Formats: sequence, C-alpha cells, structure tokens
Amino acid sequence: MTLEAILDASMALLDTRGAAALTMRNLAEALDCTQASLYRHVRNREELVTLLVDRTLGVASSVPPDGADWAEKAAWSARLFREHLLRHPGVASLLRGTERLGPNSLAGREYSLELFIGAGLSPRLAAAVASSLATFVIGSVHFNLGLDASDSEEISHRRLLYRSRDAAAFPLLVQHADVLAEVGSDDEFEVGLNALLTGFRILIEREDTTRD
Amino acid sequence: MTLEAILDASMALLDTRGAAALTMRNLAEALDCTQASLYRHVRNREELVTLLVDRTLGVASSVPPDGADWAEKAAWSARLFREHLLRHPGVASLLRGTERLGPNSLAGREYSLELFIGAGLSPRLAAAVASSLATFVIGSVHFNLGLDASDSEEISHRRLLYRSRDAAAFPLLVQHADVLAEVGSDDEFEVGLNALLTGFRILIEREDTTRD
DNA sequence: ACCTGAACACCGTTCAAGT
DNA sequence: ACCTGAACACCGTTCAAGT
Repeated sequence: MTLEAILDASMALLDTRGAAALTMRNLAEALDCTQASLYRHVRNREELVTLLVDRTLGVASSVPPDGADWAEKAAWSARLFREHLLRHPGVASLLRGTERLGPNSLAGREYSLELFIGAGLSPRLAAAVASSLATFVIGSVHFNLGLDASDSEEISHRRLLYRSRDAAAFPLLVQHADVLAEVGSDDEFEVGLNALLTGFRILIEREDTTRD
Repeated sequence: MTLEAILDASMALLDTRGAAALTMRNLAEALDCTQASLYRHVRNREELVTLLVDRTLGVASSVPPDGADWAEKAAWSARLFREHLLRHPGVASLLRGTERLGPNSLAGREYSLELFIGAGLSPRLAAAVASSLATFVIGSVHFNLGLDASDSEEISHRRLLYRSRDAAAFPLLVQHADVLAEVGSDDEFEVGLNALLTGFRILIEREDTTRD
C-alpha cells in the first residue's frame, strides 16, 4: 500500500464514477483496506486532491515541437493540457487554486517562465502572462464541464431557451438564438486563446521598443 | 418565509462564515425553521447555489460610464464584477459553469452581445469573445481564492519556497524568487484582461478589413 | 394545505484497542 | 510499529405523522 497506489485508485474512481465518488470509503473499498489506514499516507482528503491535481498537471510538461516560436509553443501546450483535462473531467472538477505549489505545477511554471522570458518579457510580466494563460485554460475547462455543446440535444435545448425569452428585454438573444446555441466551449477556448496570445505579442513588441 | 429570505440568509452565512457553513441545517437555524421546510422553496441545495450565484451576477448589469468605447466598457464591467466577487469570496468559491442560464446571467449575456456586436463582430464571434472574457474574469477570482498576494506573510512564504528549489531543475524560479513571489492575482488579472481586449481589438479590425 | 420530527444513507476524521 | 473496528460529528434528503 503506497501513496502511488492510492493516487492510481483515485484516478480510476474519478474516471469511472465521477468526482462525487471520490470518497475515503470508496477508496478504501477499492484498495481493500480501512478508511483509517488511508490517513497513514495522506493527511487529508484535501491533500489527496492536491496531489491528484498536481499529478495531472504533469502532462503539461510534454515538450512542444521544435522550431516553433513562443506563441506556437504556448498554444500547443495550452491545447494539450485542455484536451487532457477534457479526457479526465473528474479531475477538472476538482481544480481549485490551491495546487499551484505542487512539484508539477512548479515545473510548468518554470517552463512557461522560460518561454515568456525568452520571448522578451521581464520576469514579472512573464509570470503574470503565464498565470493569466493558465487561469484561462483551466477556467475554460472547469466552467464548461456539464455543458457540452457538441451534444445536439443540449444545443436544441439552449436554442429553445433563447428563443422563448422576452424579445423586448433580450432582443439579441432572441434574434440570434440559432447561432448562439451552437457556440460552445471549443469556440470560447480558441477565440480566447488566440486573443490572449495576440495581446501577449503586442505587449512584447511594446516592451522591446520601450527598451530601445 | 420566502425564497428571497432564504437567499438573504444564505448570503449572510457565506459572507460571515464561509462557503463550508452554507448547509441546510445552518440555514434552517438562521431562519428558525426546520430543514425540511427549506425544500418547499428550493428543490435542491444545488438549485439554491445556482440561484445564489445568478443573483450575484446581477451586479454586472450596472451600466458603464457613457462615452466610453466598447473596450473601456468591457474593462469597466470586468473590473466591477471581479471586485464584487472579491468582496464575496464565499459566493466566488461556489462558481461552477452550471449557472449560465439564470436570468441575470442571460442579462449579462445580452449586454455583452450588444457590446461586441456593436463593436463590429458577428453574433457568433461576439458570443465566443464574451464567453471567453467571462471565463477569464471568473477563473481569475475563483482560482486565486486562498492566495492573497498582498498578505506579506504569504509573499515571504512563496519567496522561501521558490528560493529553496533545486537550482538545476528550476533555474528561473530560484533566480527570480523575489519578484515572482510578489506577482499576485491583481497582476494576473490586469495583464490578462488587457491582453484579451487587445486581442479582441485586432480580431475586430481583421473582421472589418475582411468585410471590405 | 402546510409544517414538523425523526429518520435514512451517506460524509471526513479520530482513536482506543488489538496484533 | 502498524492496522483495525467502531465511533463521532457532521452532511443532503425524504416522509410519515401531526395540525
């Protein structure tokens, strides 16, 4: 019985039965031990979650393709990370801000600092830029968890909701109900990611001319 | 005993004792009734949270100053909304994605559509842009909840953490420990917000030239 | 028709007692 | 030294029984 085994069993529980099923009782049952013995390897349930999330963050350390510039690398990592979270919604739903200081989180931080300092930003700006990008990526997954737009039933449900609003109070929602219902988290993510990276690029250019 | 009274008591509970204190028992005690009678006005605890969050979103409907362009208005609303959430961290910690279809949420959606369509975007792009901005603002508050950077004790704690890393594995974290420890959620928010709005501006310009 | 008391089926966590 | 069984203090939710 190792910490590793506990984390593995936790991931299995999350992936097969969802976040609500990650209880100390279910975990003990899956590992054939008592609840109390779990506390020998983990201080809290919260610590367990922190370890679990940080472990998942480790996937972001996959190295982007060579020859790409900083923006392409950042976009590549952001998309990879998002896709990993989408594949493990149970983990995504557990995301808080508390896990930023775990080992894998720090590794990701080091990597993104390298990226943005290399692109020409000061350490301070690089940190803020990296942090805002991470917030957007994680938020985009986290806050769209139960709302998959590719589900056609969900789309028509939203279309109906928009269409049935009061046209005087919500003219645009009613008028564009059809197209609005189709806009999903993929669009939100790509538009936001591109806007952020464009904004970062211009920030970098401005920093460069300031320095000259 | 009205739904309004339940929501008021919930907010009071959240603001004074935090999110963990928002239980049906505490709520019943505060309202001098039994837990069971709460279920006469609310289907679920989840529905209660949804109503509570949507009610909080209502503050975003404050009208921005006249004469401002779309970017200034968007920035103004984003900052106002963030500040309101920071004043009510208990509510912020309850944010999921599930509340996007409440009345106040829809009002905010209508408003931001007006803003971005008015700026020159197609309804589809306007929706994606508005959604990504909302995700960033909410995420920036939500994922920084326990980590106030203005707390000097917290700053020195982070500085120590960064400094004590392995300099071979985390050269940048170690080298810039002092300045990195000072970068907080305010910096993250302002940098990200400005980058997003800059990106939106360029997207709008590109749409305009495409149309010509 | 409305509210209540009491229960049900769960939680996370702790700790004396065993081996 | 390690693990266990059993309990403690909580949850959200339901429902027969009362008024």
